[in-house]
Amino acid sequence: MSSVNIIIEEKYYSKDPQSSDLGRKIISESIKMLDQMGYEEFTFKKIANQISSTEASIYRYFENKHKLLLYLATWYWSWLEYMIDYRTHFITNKEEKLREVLKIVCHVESMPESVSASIDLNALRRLVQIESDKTYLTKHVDEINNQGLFMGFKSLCHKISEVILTINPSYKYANAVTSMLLETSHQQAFFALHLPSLTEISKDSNITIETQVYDFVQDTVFKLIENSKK
Amino acid sequence: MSSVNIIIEEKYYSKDPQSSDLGRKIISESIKMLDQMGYEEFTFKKIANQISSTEASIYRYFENKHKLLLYLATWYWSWLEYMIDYRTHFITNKEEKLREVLKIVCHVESMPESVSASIDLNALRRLVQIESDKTYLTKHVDEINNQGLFMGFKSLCHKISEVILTINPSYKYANAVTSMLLETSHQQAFFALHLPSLTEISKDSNITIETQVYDFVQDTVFKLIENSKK
DNA sequence: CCGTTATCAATAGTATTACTATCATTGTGT
DNA sequence: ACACAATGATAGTAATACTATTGATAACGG
Repeated sequence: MSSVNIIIEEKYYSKDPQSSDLGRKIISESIKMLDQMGYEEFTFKKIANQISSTEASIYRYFENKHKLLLYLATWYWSWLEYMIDYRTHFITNKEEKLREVLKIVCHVESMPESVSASIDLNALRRLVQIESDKTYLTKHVDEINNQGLFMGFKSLCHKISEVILTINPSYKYANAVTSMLLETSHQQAFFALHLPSLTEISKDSNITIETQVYDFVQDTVFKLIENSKK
Repeated sequence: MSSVNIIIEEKYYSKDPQSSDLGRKIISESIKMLDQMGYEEFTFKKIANQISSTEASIYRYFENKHKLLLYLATWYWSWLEYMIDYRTHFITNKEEKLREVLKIVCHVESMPESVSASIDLNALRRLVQIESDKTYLTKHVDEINNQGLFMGFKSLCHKISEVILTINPSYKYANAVTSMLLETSHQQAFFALHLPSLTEISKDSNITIETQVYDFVQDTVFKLIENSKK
C-alpha cells in the first residue's frame, strides 16, 4: 500500500508531471495551494513563485489551470476506484460490498498518510469536495468530454452502478442515483461546514461529518433500491 | 400573473436595478449573456458594450459579477417560492402538494413567457442550472453567508422541507434530502444533455428531460419518506 | 571526451480582466 | 431656470492568462 501508482493518461497533460522532480513538485504544491486558497485565487504565477520556478515552466506541464484541476480530480477518482477494488474484491455479500463502497466514497475510514509522496490525500479530498464540480460546470463541457477527460468520474460512477444492479437488477436509476450520491456526499459535507441550515448533518455532533454523510447516503441508497423490488 | 413583483433585498446590489431603465437593461442583458456564454466568459465590459453603456455604470449597480450572479440566483429562488405558494396553498392533500412542489422545482410545466419584462425566465433557469453552484463554491462562502446572501436558497429549502415533514414528521433528513434534490434536479438535467452516461435520463426520449427528472425526483422522495414510517 | 538533446530558468511582451477615480453632460422635478 | 441625481466618457492600475525566445546546464550515447 505504501506506494500505489495511479496512472493518468497523456491527454490530461502536456508533459507527465510524474516524470520529473519539477513535475512532482507542481502536483504536490498545487494540491496545497488549491486547498488553501481555492481555484479562483490560484494562479500558475503563484505556484511558480512558491516552488522557485517560473510560470513558463508550469505551462510546459499543463495547458492551463483547468486541465490541472481535471488532472487532480481524475487522480482522485482513480484512487477511489482503486480503493474500491482493493477493499471489496473479496466481499461476496452484495449489500456488504455496497456498504464498503459507500464508506470509501464518504471517507469514513481515514486515509493512508501518503500514497505517492507528492500527493497529500487529505488536502486533495478537501479540494475535490469544493472544486471538482468546476471541471464540468463550464461552457466547454462538451469539448472536454469529447477529449475523453471525464472518463475517471464516469468509470467510478459505472463501477458503483454495477454493484447497485447486482443487488436489484430492475432498479431503473442506477446511474442517476450513483451520480446523485457522489455529488451529494461532497455537498452535504460542505453544507454541514458552511451552510448548516441546509442539512441535518452537523459539525457539532460527536459523530464525524464523514460518518454522518455515510449514514445518510447509505440510508438513502438502500431505501431506494430495496423498496423498488416490490 | 402578468406582473408579479419579486423583491430583492438591498444587500444584493449597490443600486436597485429595478429602479431604472439602465438597471432593468442590465438584468435582462446579463441573463441573456450569462446564458449564452457562461459565467467565466461574461464580463461587465461586454455587457456594457452590448447595452451601449459603460463598465463604470454597471459597477454602480453591482459590486462585481459574483454579486450579480447571486442577485439573479436569488431572484430565481424567490420566484420558485412564489410559484409554490401561488400554486399549492389551496391543496390540502399533503402528497399531492409535495408532488406539485416538485413539479414546479423541476419545471414540468412551461413557464409564463414573462413575469417582469426584463426577465427571460427560460434563459434564467438555464443559467441557474449551470452557474448557481458557483455562488457558494468559493472560499468566500462564509463571508457571503454572514451577509445573509444565501437566504433565498435556504428559504426555499426550508419551505419544501416543511411539506416533507407534514407527510412524515419523523423523517430525519428533511433538509438534507431537499437540498440534495434541488441540486440533483439541475445536475441530472445537465448530465442528460452533456454527460449522458451518468444518468438514465435521456434527451432522446419522447418524454421531456424535465418530466423525466421529475419522475426520478418524485420516485426518490416518496421512497425515502414513506418507507421510513415503519 | 565531445556533441546532441532535453530540461528548465529568465526575460519579455500582449490582450484582457476587474476594478477605481474623476469630470462632463443630460434630463427631471420644482 | 436651477438643483441635482443619473449616466457617459475617459483614464488609469494591478493582476491574470497566456506565448515566445534565449541561454545555461545536465544527462546520455557513441
